[in-house]
Amino acid sequence: MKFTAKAEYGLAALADIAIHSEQGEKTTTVEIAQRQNISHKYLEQILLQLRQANLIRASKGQKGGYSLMRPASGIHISDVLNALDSSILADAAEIGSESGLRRNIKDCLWDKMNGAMRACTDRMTLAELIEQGICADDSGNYVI
Amino acid sequence: MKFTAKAEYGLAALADIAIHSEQGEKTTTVEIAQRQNISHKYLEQILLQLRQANLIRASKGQKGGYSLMRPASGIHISDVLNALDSSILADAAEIGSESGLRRNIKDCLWDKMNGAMRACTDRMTLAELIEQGICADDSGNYVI
DNA sequence: ATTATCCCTATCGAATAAATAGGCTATGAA
DNA sequence: TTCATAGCCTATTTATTCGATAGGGATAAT
Repeated sequence: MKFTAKAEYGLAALADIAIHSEQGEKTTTVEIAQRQNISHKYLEQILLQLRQANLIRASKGQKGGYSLMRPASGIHISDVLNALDSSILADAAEIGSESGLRRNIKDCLWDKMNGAMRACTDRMTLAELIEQGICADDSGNYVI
Repeated sequence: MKFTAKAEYGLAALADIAIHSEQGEKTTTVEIAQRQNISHKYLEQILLQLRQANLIRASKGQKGGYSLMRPASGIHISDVLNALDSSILADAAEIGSESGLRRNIKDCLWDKMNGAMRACTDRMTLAELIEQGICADDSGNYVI
């Protein structure tokens, strides 16, 4: 499996927003980009897609920023990947010019593999991912 | 999920070799390429990788060609994908420059997704794939 | 010897992904 | 009401990957 940078950035950004908005605060593109070490202009495009997929809410203007649309436990990884990466969890094998054996094999295998991915990413939530992605340091603080 | 053409070609080629070598015959690059509608020069590269992965055996010279190294029921889809596509079933998430949250999230999620893919492709064999990819026509012949 | 086959590497072109850029719009604070 | 600070959106450039092409070896049967 290969992750696109976009999927990686998007997941990190969502986790970042989740962590930094636990008491309802907002976080800005630039802050996230700095913390997660991502080009903030590229991140902007990603956050746009995440908002359009109703995963985050944006407020404009001074003191604006992003917050999660719903709790991290209600955001499934499949939601995120679908919003950002049209190919990794597709709805069907692309229809190409193949025919016969080639096409049958592709369809059949694709179906199984996609099912496995879907099951995996549908089961896992952002909250779980964050829990496992964070380590507490000696003094009990989050190390991010 | 997205299949690379290489993986698709490789699976079709293996299936083709399996079908056309049931009594120990060999099949050539050009024949496979014609039947499966693949550039034979590109197929050559793919078959090279499959041979280096010990999935097929090649004989050189006139009357040469390819045959399976072991029965199709002993070839797992994961073997094929590993031989052809270094990214789809990788051994570990690539080590990039990320650190902290980003890296942890990537590792964690990658681990699960890869596990799901592995389970799926380890379970399925080339023989099973062929069985499902072939349809008999009215007169009972294979339609390929 | 000649021919048919696999072997191997280099290279090209197109598609895709990542990143950059710049102007527009809305909102809160001064 | 003005201004600074955010998000919004699209166009463009650059880098990377993939599919394909090309061409010359090595080897074995005839």
